[in-house]
Amino acid sequence: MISQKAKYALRALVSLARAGRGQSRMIGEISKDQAIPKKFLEQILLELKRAGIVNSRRGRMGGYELLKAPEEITYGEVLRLIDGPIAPLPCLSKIAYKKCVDCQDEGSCEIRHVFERVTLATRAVLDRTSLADSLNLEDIAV
Amino acid sequence: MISQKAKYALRALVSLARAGRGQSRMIGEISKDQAIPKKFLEQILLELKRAGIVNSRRGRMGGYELLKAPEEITYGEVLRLIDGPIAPLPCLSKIAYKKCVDCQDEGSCEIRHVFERVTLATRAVLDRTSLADSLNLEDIAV
DNA sequence: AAATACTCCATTGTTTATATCGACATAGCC
DNA sequence: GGCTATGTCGATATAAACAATGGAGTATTT
Repeated sequence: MISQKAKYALRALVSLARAGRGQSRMIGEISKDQAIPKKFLEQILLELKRAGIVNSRRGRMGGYELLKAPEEITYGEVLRLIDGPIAPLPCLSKIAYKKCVDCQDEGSCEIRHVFERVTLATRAVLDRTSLADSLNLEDIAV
Repeated sequence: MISQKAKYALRALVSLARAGRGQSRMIGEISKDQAIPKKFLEQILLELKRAGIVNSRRGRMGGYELLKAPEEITYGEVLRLIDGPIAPLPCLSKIAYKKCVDCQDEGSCEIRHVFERVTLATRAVLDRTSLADSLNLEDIAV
């Protein structure tokens, strides 16, 4: 299961993408229409800012905007930032590889072998799907 | 990430499958050669027993054995039992479906749409891979 | 009956998830 | 310049999940 936090992050980003290029939205607005606890959303948007995904302006008429094009922001990128590795085993992670303490030989680990296939399949979706793909659904509907 | 407990469960089952049809192994043996804390393994094997995956005999010469053929025990089944739903969102789970509290319409939820593809890909691997598949790797090597 | 091995229930310590609070910094507006 | 709206930052709180551990009890074999 992905965390509630990751869900919030993705929903907030989709709502920013929907606002359009160069348009900004305030935390309060997003919090309200996406039903996300405001203080929690603050933290999330700050993390996204530190990661260079969004930018912010303070004070009156402040708010957040996407710093990259929706095509450039993948679900995988956001998920790794918020929830950590996508791989189900540390020994399969790209961003946080760690040898399993009790595993002798990775090459012959049956479990690793099965979950490697899971990981590849998952990455194939998440690293190739961007916010833009989520918007296009609507464009078609219009 | 899958839990340590699930990893232990899978490793224990692979070790039972490797023992061969009708052969049983003691908790102590498995615990030792798979480096699994013994008391923790007890709990895990009990759960697998209650789920009808293994059977046990008490007393001297006791131990655990597979109750089903290795071909019949899938990674997905074990993982669902130990870690719960495979789907990354409650609204995509087969075994524990739950509407996302803050989601109005599942049909138009962009996030659900993306993760539905992840779920299908994941299930395609886990529900079609069994303990037997893990054994065959060795047979080939021999 | 003694030894061995599984069973069952309770408890513990650590970490993670999900927020929430309060003080502060910055920007625009009168 | 001061008021107000907005983002920033650090700390704290609470609950749940994770990863075991402990100990008494039951069944089986020798």
